Amino acid sequence: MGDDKRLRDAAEKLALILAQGGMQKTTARVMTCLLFSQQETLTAADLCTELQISSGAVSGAVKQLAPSGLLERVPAPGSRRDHYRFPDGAWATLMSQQNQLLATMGEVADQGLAAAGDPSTPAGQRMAEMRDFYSFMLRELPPLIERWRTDFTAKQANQETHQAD
Amino acid sequence: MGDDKRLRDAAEKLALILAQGGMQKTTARVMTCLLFSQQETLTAADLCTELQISSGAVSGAVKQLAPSGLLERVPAPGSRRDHYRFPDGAWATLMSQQNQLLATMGEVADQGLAAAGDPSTPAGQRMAEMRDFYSFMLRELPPLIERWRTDFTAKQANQETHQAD
DNA sequence: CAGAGTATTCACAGATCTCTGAAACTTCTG
DNA sequence: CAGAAGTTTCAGAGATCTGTGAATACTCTG
Repeated sequence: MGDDKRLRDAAEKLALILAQGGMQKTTARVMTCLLFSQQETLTAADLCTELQISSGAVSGAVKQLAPSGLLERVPAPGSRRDHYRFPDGAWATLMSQQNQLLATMGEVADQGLAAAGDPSTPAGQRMAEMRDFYSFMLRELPPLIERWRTDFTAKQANQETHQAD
Repeated sequence: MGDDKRLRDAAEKLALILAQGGMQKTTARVMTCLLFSQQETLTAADLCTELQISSGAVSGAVKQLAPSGLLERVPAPGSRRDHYRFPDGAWATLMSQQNQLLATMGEVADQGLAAAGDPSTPAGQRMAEMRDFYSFMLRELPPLIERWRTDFTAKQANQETHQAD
């Protein structure tokens, strides 16, 4: 990745954006480093030298990213080191996980509605709107993501076909 | 709001969820306090006593929430105090603002694609997928939100009609 | 236009978070 | 199975963030 300054800049820029959105700064940097790297995979040592951070920091970032599907360990034949990669379809995975949040918001709204008692009270009305909104989103978003997955896979298959011609 | 423990609990619970998602803890508490309140509006003093925080903290939270459309000042006839409210349609507004983020992600991907040069390189492929995903979402999400707005407004109008019968 | 009632700002104390560096632990290899 | 290579854990230092409380700035009212 050290091979192109523009890529590195873009990586750090995105890391900053993600950090402002709540992601840990180092975690974000590790993620964008993998995302913008011209190598297929990076090792922990690569990340240390590239980002100037300790191995402990890398370990921590990996522990956060892996369960979210934003980083995957790649079997590394012939190397004792772990190899990491930004997975295909990670963005879709990420957005799918937001659905969990949508569901939670809906549940909270339900509980609030029950607690408010009468839906015509101020709190009751707010809860009703909240519940309506989140159940709507929870119904509509997953199919949308699924559609992207399908479309994108098809698009890729097409490209490969044309390439082979 | 002090009138129902369940509402208060739900409020604090949601605040906690939002805080874990990156929102400032006090800001989240102010927001959920307004959301779950049985009063139409709350004053800064109300928030202070309800949440046991200083006026400075309230001021700070308001400054964060208002520009995001998660809190609005309500003209308070006959009262010198500011009155605050959780606005109608705030959730939709909030999600619409996410679109700005989607756009930014797309732009970063574009820049990355340009920097990667060849779209067949590892970085190039990742960028291409990223761009595809975010431009897809940016195309599909706003109409979806708009649809909810329309549906919900219609639904409310309906209810009022039936109520009036 | 003076003054009371509010809102906002700000320096600082306290809490929280996060990375480092080293030690402990794992897992391969010879 | 001993030792090398690599990863994870952890205590503690340092940085960052955040709320308080008091001072400041507004803004109505009489």
